[in-house]
Amino acid sequence: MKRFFVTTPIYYLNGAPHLGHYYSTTIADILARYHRKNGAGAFFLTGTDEHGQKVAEKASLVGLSPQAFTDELSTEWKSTWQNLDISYDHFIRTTDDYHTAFAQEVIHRLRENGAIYEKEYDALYCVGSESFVSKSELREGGLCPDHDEEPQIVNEKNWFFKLTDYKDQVRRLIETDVLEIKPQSRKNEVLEMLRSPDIQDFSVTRERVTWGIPVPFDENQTIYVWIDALFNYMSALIHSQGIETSERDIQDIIKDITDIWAPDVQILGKDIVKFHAIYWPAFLLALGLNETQLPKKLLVHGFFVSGGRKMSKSLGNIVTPQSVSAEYDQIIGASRGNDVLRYYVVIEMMIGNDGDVTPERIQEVYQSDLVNKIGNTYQRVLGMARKYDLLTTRMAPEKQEKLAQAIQHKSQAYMNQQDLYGYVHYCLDLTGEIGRGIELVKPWELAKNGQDDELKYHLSKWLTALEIIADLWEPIMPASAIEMKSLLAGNQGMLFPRIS
RNA sequence: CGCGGGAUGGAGCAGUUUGGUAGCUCGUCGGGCUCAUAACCCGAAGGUCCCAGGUUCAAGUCCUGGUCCCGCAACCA
Repeated sequence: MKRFFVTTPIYYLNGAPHLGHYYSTTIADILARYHRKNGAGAFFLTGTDEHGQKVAEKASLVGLSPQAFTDELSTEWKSTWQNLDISYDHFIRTTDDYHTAFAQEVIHRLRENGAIYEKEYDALYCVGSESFVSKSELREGGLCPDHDEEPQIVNEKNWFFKLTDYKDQVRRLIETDVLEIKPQSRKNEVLEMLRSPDIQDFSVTRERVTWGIPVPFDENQTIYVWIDALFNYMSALIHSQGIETSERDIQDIIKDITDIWAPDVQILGKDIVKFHAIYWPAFLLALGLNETQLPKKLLVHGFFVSGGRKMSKSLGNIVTPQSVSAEYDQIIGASRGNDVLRYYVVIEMMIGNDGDVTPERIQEVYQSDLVNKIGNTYQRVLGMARKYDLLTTRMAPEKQEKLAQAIQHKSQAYMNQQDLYGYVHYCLDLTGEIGRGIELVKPWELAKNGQDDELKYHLSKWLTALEIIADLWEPIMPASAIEMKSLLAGNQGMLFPRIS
């Protein structure tokens, strides 16, 4: 059976992780955890994108070599994810030796397959920003949008990728959902792009970018960062599985990784749709993969704003995952604060739309959902179980099994669509059903009237249900799911304490 | 006509792909309960689904035109 392969973008190393990165990574983490528990296993890949002129500039600003700079930052990223209990299976750095070697092999093979060609062209180059600008970006008077100076025309010879040879095929794959793009609006957007004349052959090597992977057959050039970046999804997998690639046909290599390749779901933000939906499949086809070996689904999400405004340092409305997590660690009194944020981002942001995040909203959701609904329901049932000495009672195994299957069947339908919002609401509904059941049954009256058998019957049902629900919560709130089970096993404690 | 996102009861949001009684959370009001974290349950009020046309037996949902907000300036997913 093939393992579920989920990826996040690799994050560009020009700063510390923020909420947006956290969101992508957490969605991937939830999917991975779910499939490890309920499916044929998972392979969860994340990492850092370390090449490019911007990184080199930033490094020199702080007086470090690019390598030393990225060593430091990528370590920080890695430890951030580890502290937030992100269960990645592999963390790739694009400066890793195996990756640079693979990227070189990729461009070499693209050349052998006739997918790239040399071309001389005139480009506009702004000295002030040390970057190329396109004509459409120019301000009135032909000035660089950032520097108010006139860009110079430079002549460069680069290697160009024959995107025009593949765009029709890619469009058909997207139209027929062989390559699925979610949500629908993003799919439409990509199809629109593919019809536009702007989608042309483009340069995949650079002369002026020195902090990059050298083109093996052209010593003046480095590989365009997007070839470098996108192929992380493949190089990381190949490396992690210990597969040898040199002197081997691409189909032959694929054979060795079919238990994981191709990606089932690739998480990405709306700003990098074009690269993942158009360039990436085109590159893979050019490399010699067939249509069934392409990524299955791109899940495109929106951005977070805070209080309706874009988060910015000057507005002082930045919400960082580390601070929220630490704040709720204090409140809960265990290292489960991160679960609160995990829950929040899932419930707040429909995948695809922008989401709003403020400390007030997080607190509101914590109080109403986690404290009043979930925490309180566990407390109610456990309180009665203790009082009536029925803590260890459960439904008969075969009945338990039946109930679990019915619940898993429904929850699975949501998860297979990556509908985390629907999944969480289903979990909440189940919890609410128990609450309403208690009102209906009135166990306290049963106890008063000495109807012990009936009391035991209902409590066994609720306790069993809570155990099954704890399993459902595990991908969303891993640490809290463990606490739920510990409480059900008879340990004392409070799941989600109220904020006083 | 640069590109994209949005407009649904007081607030925040689902629902629009595949048209068919307008739904959720919070808030408000009334009632109930006591197993529980002043939690929980029941009920009620509150909506021209931005506007104007159109298609249809039927439109929040499809079509046409318009209005108003918000991103595209790197702390960018």
